[in-house]
Amino acid sequence: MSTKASKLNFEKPLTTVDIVVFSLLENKLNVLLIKRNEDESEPYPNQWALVGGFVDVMKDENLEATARRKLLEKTGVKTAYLEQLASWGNSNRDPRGWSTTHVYFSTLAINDIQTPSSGANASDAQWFDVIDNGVATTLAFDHANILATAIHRLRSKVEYTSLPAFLMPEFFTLKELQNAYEAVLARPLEKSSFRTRMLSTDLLEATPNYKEAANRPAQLYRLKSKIDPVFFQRTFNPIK
Amino acid sequence: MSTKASKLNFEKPLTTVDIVVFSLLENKLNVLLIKRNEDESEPYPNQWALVGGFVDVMKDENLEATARRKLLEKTGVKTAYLEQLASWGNSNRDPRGWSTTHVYFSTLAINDIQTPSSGANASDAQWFDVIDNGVATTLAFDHANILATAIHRLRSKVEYTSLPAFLMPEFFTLKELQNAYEAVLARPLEKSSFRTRMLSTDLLEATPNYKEAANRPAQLYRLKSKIDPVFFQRTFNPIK
DNA sequence: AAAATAGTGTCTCTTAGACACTATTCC
DNA sequence: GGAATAGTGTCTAAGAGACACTATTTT
Repeated sequence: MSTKASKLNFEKPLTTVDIVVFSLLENKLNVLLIKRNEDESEPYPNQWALVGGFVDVMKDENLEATARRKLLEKTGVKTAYLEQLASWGNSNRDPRGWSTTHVYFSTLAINDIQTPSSGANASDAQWFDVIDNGVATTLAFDHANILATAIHRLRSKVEYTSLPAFLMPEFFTLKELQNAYEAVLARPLEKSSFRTRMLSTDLLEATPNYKEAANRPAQLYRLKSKIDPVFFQRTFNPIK
Repeated sequence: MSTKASKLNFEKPLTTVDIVVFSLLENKLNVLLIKRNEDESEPYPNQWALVGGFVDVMKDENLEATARRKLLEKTGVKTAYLEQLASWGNSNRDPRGWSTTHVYFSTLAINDIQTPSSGANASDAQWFDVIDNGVATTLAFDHANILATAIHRLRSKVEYTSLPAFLMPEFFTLKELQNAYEAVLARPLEKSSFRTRMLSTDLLEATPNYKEAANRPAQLYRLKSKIDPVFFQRTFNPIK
């Protein structure tokens, strides 16, 4: 007995981690993509792909460590909001064999972003405008599908959480936060109820400083927690 | 070059799928657990564990196929609501090595459940009452942690979706549905607003039949879609 | 003072909750 | 009629949206 139990010498799927990195550039939702290298012996040479790579069982304590390691390699950012999106796994998503990917999504504040450095398997990194449910370029593997799922998750969570606050720099005005919400949701929100909602939870902290402009200066706020988004009890009303 | 690219002969993590199967028994939330066999050469002999097992790259088209295969082996059920919960992966959750699990959760209608059949690696299957955030027994691996996450996800989704409808048999009354909500949420809901909410969406379909009793009979309803839960725009109000 | 944006107030609408009331069945 | 549960109506409270109004700054 127990012949079967102790062996584990059956074929194992490939295990990768991908991260959908969102940020706001010029008030437009952007996603970070990496250009795969031109080596023809690897799948999808020269194509754009999500940030990611294989789990390294020697280096990585757990899946999130893989994600943070890849994020650091590609963006230079150490702390970032990171949330699991979902996982994908099937026999045909990678020509090299049965493959799984554990996908995270991350939101970066504009000022957190370093000039993306080229990694071992990446000859380029670039921000792409999110248009509808994707980007204006073809993606490697099933990454277009994964990206669409991530955009969908982001938009629906934005309806009832403070997630867009993680796209903001350390200090920001309520109007700037509203702009971030509107950029992600791709629809306008009403100022008065937006302000009431944001200030009625334990989300923000007023600072003594104001953003100066050629008009009435706006109060600057700061996030109370950079770890957990706040959940609201209702969604914003949909467009009629 | 490309020496590194084509090899892929590094060590790969183990890839498993687990399913947290929920049902209602006597109006109490229950979860299906499998007793691991007594073979001492496998980890956690004789302990209770979630339904699950290794991905079989020969048999399984994708991760969901693994989940449905395991579900069928353990419960005999073919169609069931199945939703991805999250994935876990680290170096120490399985003594056999770096291991990942893709976790689904499933809701079964009471009448869907067959007598659980013993599988290859399971000498027993049994329903356990959910108490607080777990069950009254020790679980193998990190399954207690996974179960707690699943219960938490179920409870929070029940606040704003029609998920409990998937715990119902084909025909049911509004009162029975309310009982299901209350069983999962572990708090009472108000009849009038509950009924208004359920009937104001495209969730249910009245049937011409009534549930007879020693009092006024109640209208029987049926689900319109057995695939997608309905999302409400607000949560139920929390207890003050 | 004019321009411009910050921030507030008021009114309406929707929906949840509380709770009383009516309806329909069996006995 | 009484018991029991199904199902409805009415009132209040909370919060969203619409939108007008006031406030504060620079030029």
